[in-house]
Amino acid sequence: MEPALFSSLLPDAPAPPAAPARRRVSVLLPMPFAGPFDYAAPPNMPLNPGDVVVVPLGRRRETGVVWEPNPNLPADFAPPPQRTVEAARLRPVAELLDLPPLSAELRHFIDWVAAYTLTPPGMVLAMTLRLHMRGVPTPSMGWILAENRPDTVRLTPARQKVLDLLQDGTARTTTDIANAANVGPGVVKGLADAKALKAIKLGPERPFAAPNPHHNLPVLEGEQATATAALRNTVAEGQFSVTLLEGVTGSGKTEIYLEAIAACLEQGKQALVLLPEIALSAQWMQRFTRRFGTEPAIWHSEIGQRARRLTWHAAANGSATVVVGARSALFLPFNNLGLIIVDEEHESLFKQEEGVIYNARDMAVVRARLSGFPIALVSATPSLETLANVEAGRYRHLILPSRHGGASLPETRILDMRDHPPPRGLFLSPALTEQLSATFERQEQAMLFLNRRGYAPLTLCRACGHRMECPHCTAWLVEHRAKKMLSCHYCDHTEPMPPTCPTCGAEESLTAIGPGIERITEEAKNLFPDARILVMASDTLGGPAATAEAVAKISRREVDLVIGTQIVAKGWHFPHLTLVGIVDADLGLGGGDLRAGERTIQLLHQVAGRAGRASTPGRVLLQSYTPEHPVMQALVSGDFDAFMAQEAAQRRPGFWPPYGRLAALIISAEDAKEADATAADLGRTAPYGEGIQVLGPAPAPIAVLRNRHRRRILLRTWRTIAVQPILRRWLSMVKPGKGARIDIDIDPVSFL
DNA sequence: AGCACGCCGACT
DNA sequence: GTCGGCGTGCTC
Repeated sequence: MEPALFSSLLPDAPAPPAAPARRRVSVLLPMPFAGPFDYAAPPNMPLNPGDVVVVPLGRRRETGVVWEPNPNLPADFAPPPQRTVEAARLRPVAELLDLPPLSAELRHFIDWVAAYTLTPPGMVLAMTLRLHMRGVPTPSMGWILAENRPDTVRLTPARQKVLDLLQDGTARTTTDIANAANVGPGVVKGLADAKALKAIKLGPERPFAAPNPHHNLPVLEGEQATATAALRNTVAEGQFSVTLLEGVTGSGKTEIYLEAIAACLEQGKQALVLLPEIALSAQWMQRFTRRFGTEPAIWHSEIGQRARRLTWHAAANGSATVVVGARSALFLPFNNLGLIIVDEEHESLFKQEEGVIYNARDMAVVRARLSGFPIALVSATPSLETLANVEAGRYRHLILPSRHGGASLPETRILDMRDHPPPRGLFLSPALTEQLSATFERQEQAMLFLNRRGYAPLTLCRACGHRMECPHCTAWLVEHRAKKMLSCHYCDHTEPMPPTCPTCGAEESLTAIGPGIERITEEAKNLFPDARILVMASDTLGGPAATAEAVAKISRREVDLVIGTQIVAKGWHFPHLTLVGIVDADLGLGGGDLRAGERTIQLLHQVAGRAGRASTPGRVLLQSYTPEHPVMQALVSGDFDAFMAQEAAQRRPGFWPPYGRLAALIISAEDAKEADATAADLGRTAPYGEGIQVLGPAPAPIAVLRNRHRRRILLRTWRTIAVQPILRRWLSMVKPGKGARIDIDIDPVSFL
């Protein structure tokens, strides 16, 4: 029966009570909508901005956050307002969750990042919410002694230990009991199954141990002491400011910013340290723990579900006073943040290239500005962006010109490969191998650096010229000889190494062209059969724990020669390493990328900095076919200022960043025609005007990636012009073709 | 992001 | 004749 008909047939149906005026609240959902949705606040539910709520959406229930318009966003910068839904269509908020509300500062930050990156605000909110708090946090379960133990429980020595331990009445988790009583977890489980233990919900999560700013005060002298005092003062001011802490590798930058953290802790505030990769945590954590007596909270993409939720809540309730993490830690809901440190600020790893495309270093500065606290950017080779901000007087500058502890900077020399060619088919110059053997004879360690994983970047058929290419990307397949595989380094495609040429069928004709570190390792093994060689590459190390172990082995001098990709460039301290050989210093300078020179010098300087960190002086040899290149010359002279000044002089006239603004539009579609059509539409409707320039459309350097054809357009403007309103207007005029997508990359770092 | 509705091929 | 492919569109 029709319900409407049914009710109309009811005699004298009581009139529904007059609906109370429904209070309207906006709720931002972690989804790609243009803005928040409006809901009706139930009369008995007090709702304030920042509250985490559950709302109905279609036939689902979703978690969102009560939002409000942000008065701080300039009108043309903010996304256009949504049309309001009439009151009758509003559905009520279902539930107010018992979670700490998101602060106004964090909400404004989320709005700002969304507006700046042209991302739906819900997607930025998702970085704060999603995964970290699916549902309400579940209290962990612990065990206490059962009030009366069944007589049937057999007692063994191990079981007795557990019962003795729990005599004090404290509830503990299975793992804690097993560890404390020195028994296996099975013993605990056995007792529980036998009903000798009673399950009980543990109270609030164990708080994070508080790092103690007075635990182990460092002895700092000279430049270090001066810089420390300055940075401490900045933190004491407690206002927004940006400080660039610049110091050569080994100058003790970490010790100095740990003091800034101490100053922040003394004020009772939280500190956040952003690192490009948590992989360097093993050594970094030791330094932190030595200084503060306990470990900080850690945040990165690979921490487990439980640790993630724990840390999220600890940041929100203030019990985690120091958090160290990768870029996504920037979106944690701190309730009392007072300092951000961005270590290795020049690193391109701070740029998130998928989903919400943002630069964590730049957004960290924004978060500090919106909340009004200091931030320090730390680097041995600061980015040109940061240096330009120093020059313009926007950032303060602290410089540490020398290494501490008596260590001197390594001597850097270029090996002109035209004068010192390697033997045919090999890649190490005799001049370098001589130095390697001399180093081994002195019982010192050496490192070879080549930023290329695998055995060879190209496999070619000598008979027909066929190149082994990725079926899904415009890219060569890289041979990984140990695995007998060819793999694409741009997508996850791998295939077995074919026995014969797939085109002409010739046997034994496939030839490896060019070196990867596997091939360098092979060459080194032939040259130095007795040397203990360790290979360090992201794909061979497999995880932070293994990386830490590899580093420890080097420190214990169980390794003579380290061969690695860029993972070895991280801030490791290898006191016995005295020789660094850069196998191909020119790699990375090709391609005509805007920042190729800057990136190369930063990377190579970082690698070079691994040498001679203790009292023995270090030496660096650069194998290069272009010794006259400014990057090589600057690495030899150590005069980065001059190099960066020259770099700045080249970018300034064309208003390239940091003297102008850049946004990239990446058009992609499985069908090349649709990609072209959408790119052409964008080209036709391109903005124009003084200080605005559009370059392209052009095929992307990797024209096909994961089966999607890609075209690129660059928008370049004067610094005084905001690109967001221009892009919003532009995109509103173009409808992407069937299956086509337009991705916006504000301040692009990669041009692939 | 989900999840439905909706219009065209291979099966009980 | 149905089950199911994923293309378009909506969710306050």
